[in-house]
Amino acid sequence: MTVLPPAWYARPAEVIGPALIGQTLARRLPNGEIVRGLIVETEAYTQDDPACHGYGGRITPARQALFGPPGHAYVYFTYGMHHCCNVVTDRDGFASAALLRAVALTALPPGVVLPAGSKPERLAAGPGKLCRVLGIDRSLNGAPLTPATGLWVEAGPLSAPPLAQTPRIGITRGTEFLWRWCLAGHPAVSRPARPGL
DNA sequence: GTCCGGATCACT
DNA sequence: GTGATCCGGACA
Repeated sequence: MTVLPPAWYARPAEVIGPALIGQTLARRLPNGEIVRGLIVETEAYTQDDPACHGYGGRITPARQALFGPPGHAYVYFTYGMHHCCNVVTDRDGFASAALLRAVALTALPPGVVLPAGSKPERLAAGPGKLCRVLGIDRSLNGAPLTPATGLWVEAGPLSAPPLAQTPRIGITRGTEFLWRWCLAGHPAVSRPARPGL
């Protein structure tokens, strides 16, 4: 299993976004168990993009990691109850990241009880759900993506998987950029791509 | 200090 | 469409 190194992330977010599809997100839980999920949905955000927290270089303490060097996590809290986890991309000093929107868990995490009627492959279908089930919160903000921090990305198992490309979810500006990528047809995608979108 | 909006989700 | 729920940023 190859851990993607920091240099792998040193490319524009709109390159890393699709490149992450088919790779594996790995997380070591507090009890030591390692949970893995196939990355099936991402979005890209950059400093030149009005939907980005770092648009126009608006750096604040909470957004520091977004402007930092590639290969680190940028985790923020929103809507009073959800965390969202990004992978910082490109170069130091430039706000750029890929939002991890959905993974397909390869196994049910220990201790997680499947709610009646819910499907295991959709436990992490959505950025908030992904963070909840993997135990990702702001304590990981700015952390390097290595096994030492408990959050990292491994290469594969898919290479050049079939992609669907759509506008991003939940934004009001920058909607013209098709910067959301999904593993085409995968059940863990949070919102299926519609034809013509 | 107050005020407000938000890269969500589950439910109706 | 709506509510839950709270942090960060803007302004004073």
